[in-house]
Amino acid sequence: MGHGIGLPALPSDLVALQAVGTRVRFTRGETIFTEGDAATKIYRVLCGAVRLCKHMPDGRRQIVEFIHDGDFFGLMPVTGYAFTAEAVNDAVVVSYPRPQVEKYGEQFASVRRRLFSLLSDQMLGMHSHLVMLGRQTAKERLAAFLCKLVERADAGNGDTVDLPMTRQDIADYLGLTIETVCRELSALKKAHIISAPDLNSIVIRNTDALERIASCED
Amino acid sequence: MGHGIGLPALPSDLVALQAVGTRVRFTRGETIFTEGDAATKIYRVLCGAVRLCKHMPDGRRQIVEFIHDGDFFGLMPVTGYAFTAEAVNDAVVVSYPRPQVEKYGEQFASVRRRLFSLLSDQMLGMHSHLVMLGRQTAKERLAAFLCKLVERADAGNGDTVDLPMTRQDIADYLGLTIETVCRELSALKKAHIISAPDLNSIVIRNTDALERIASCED
DNA sequence: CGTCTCTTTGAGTTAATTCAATGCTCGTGG
DNA sequence: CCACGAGCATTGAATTAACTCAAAGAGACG
Repeated sequence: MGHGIGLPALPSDLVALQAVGTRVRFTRGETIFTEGDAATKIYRVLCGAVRLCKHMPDGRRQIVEFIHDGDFFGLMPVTGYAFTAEAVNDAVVVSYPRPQVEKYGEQFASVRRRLFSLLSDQMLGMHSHLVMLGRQTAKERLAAFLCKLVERADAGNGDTVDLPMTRQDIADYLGLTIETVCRELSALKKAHIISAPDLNSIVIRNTDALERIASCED
Repeated sequence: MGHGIGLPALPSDLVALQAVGTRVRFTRGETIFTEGDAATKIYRVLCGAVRLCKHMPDGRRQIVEFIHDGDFFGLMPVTGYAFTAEAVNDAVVVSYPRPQVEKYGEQFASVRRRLFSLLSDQMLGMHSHLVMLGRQTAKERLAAFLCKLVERADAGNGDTVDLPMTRQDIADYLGLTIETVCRELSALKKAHIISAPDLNSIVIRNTDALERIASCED
């Protein structure tokens, strides 16, 4: 289970990019780019996690997506970035100059297909996020969030899942307050559905119960 | 102002599609396709309005997007549609067989660029929708929704804007209940920011005030 | 003119928030 | 080595924005 010891490999369609990538380190909380910046590069997370945020004038914040090892971000073919990207914890990312990417896109149908498919995956994710924010309760949102983490880690009952982000990050992703996130986490612990050995990991005790809550089939 | 008398024209990049389009009528409430159906076509609304919905097992509903005259939907390059599409009112849509569209995409860079750009517009819209559902109050959501309608209609103070959808549709788009939508509409009327000559139109009285509420700059 | 659907408004309830206090962990400097 | 402070996290108490339930109004249509 899990990926091997090395860094995540590029999808075979995109190996051509390898030559033009630049590796950069970011420390916890550091900004990678800001909403509105010229979108000169596309990015991929090698290790660590990144959050994509929308900041409102009065300080409210909505996290649009968390990006994990091996995932791309900043793909959207637009003038300026639509969100701010920040390192959740210490992270290494690779950046590829957009003109190069577009050149490869023009040349190779396989690259285009892959880019389209990455975009559409993002879109699918955003749809379920939208449903979550619009129509799910706090408990359901948190359960859905944890389910996604569990699924991505390919974990089952008894397994430990890494939780790189803070409670505030989770709250800003779920459209809740930090207190509500804490309370619902405590409720899940009390129900023996999860346990939390430390602040940055959880252990799944009852995957089925978690999925049942997340999927709203009451 | 507004579009002329004829039907909205295809973007010049995509005129090639004209030859392979099939025009279809749908009546108020009718389903165009259902989430999960094989995504064999892409669509464009000629007149009327369409809603893209996610239905939850227990009957809750989230509207992901409203599609208006001239706009495309069902573009995402995936196996099955990610949402259900229904006619908001009587509507005419054109459908284009996806294989044809993909063929043109392979042949013409201009078509590809246009498709990419349509997708990324949708993504931008979804980002602001996400912020709205996650972090804005009922009043702010409604104001933002109306602002978008006003902007799209290129309307200003005193102009009437068409409101094809029901209050319930608006509620399901904004992640609220129908009662809350009604109450906030009444509040905007009382504040002389809008008026509502009938159920399917509103008159903008104070664009600035509306935008001020929508943009959360308190 | 009665029926059906949609909308509006009121009254009471509740899920989630705000405000406040306390606890936990970790790193730094005395 | 321990004490202290900083930064998160957790829990409790009080508040509120939005919800539910209920009743009445307003069109549309046969």
